[in-house]
Amino acid sequence: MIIPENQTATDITTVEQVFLPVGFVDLEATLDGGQAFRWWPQNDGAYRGVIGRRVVTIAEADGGLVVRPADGKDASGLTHSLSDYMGQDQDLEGFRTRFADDPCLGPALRGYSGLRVLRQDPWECLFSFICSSTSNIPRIKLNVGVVAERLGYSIGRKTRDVSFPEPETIFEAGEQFLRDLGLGFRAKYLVPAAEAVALGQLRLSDLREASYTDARNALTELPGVGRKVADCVLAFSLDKPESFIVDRHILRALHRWYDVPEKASLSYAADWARDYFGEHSALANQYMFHRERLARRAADWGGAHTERALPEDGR
DNA sequence: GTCCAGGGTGAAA
DNA sequence: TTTCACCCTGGA
Repeated sequence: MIIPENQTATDITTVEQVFLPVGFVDLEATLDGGQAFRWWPQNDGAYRGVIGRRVVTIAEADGGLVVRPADGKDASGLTHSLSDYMGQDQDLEGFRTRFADDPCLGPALRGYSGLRVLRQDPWECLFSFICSSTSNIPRIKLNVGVVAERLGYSIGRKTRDVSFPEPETIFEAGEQFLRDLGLGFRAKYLVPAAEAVALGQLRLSDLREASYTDARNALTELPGVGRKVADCVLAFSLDKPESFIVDRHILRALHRWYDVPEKASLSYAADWARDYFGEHSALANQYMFHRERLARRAADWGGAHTERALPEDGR
C-alpha cells in the first residue's frame, strides 16, 4: 500500500510509508557511490540509513521512491526532508537536455539516468570528506560509521541507527580518541574542524546562502580542507551546483573528453570545468565520476563485462 | 607473508 | 611547481 503524499495523518493512526514522486532514482549509484557513507543495502534491495534524527529505508518504486520509517515513528513528516535530501530542487531536467549529445555525458545519462546529487547535512558531509583524504570508499564508510556508532545518539534498534555526532561531541572526544578508532592522520584535522563549527567560528548553515567563492574560502581556512574536499562539501551539502570536484580520475576524463591538458593542475581543471558546465557542474561531475568508476571496474575485470560476471551486489 | 593504492593536504624544497 | 610525510585497511 502506498500512501499518497497529500494524505493526512488523521486518515489512519500511523502512516507506515510515503511515496516520493521524484522520478527514477538509482539508489546504489546515488547513496552508495561516494557521496554519502552511511547507507547500507538490505536484503530486499532497499537502503537503510539516517537522515537527521530519523532512521529510514528507501526503495526504488515506479516513478519515485518509497520511504519507510525504521524507527517506529510516523512516516508523514518524512516527505519534505526526503525530497530535499534527494536533491529535488536541482535542475536535473535542464542538465539532461543540455548534455544529451555530449560525448561523455550523453551515454552516461542514457546508462544511469537515476543518478542524483544529494543534499546532505553539512557537518556530517564535512567530516566525511576530511576523512576521504588518501582513503577509499570502504574505508571512509568504516571510519565514519565507527565514529557515528561510538559518539552518536541511538535513534533506532540497530547499531548503525545513530544520529551523526554533534561537532561539540567530536571536539570533546579529541584527537587520540579518533586515532584509536583508526582515523589515522585525519584525526588532527577533524578535531579543529569540529571546534570551529562548535564555537560558531565556521557557520556551515550560513554558507548555503553565501556565494560559491566565499563558501569555498571559508571551508579551506580549515586545516585538512583543500580545494578537493571543499568542492565535495559545497556540492553535496551547501547548495553549490556550480562546484566541480577534480581528482586524478576526473582529470583523466577531462583530458580524454574535453581536451583539457593532460598535465593541467587540479585547480586549473576545476576552474575550466566550472566555466564549461556552469550551474550543472556538480551533476556533470557526478555522472563523469560514475562513468570513470564503471570503466575502471570493467577494465579491472578484464574488459567489457564479458569475461567475468558482476559480483552479487556490485561491490 | 609483502606490496600497493586509495575521490588529499600542508610544508618544504 | 614538485615532492614527501602523514595513518591504516583491504585486496592482489
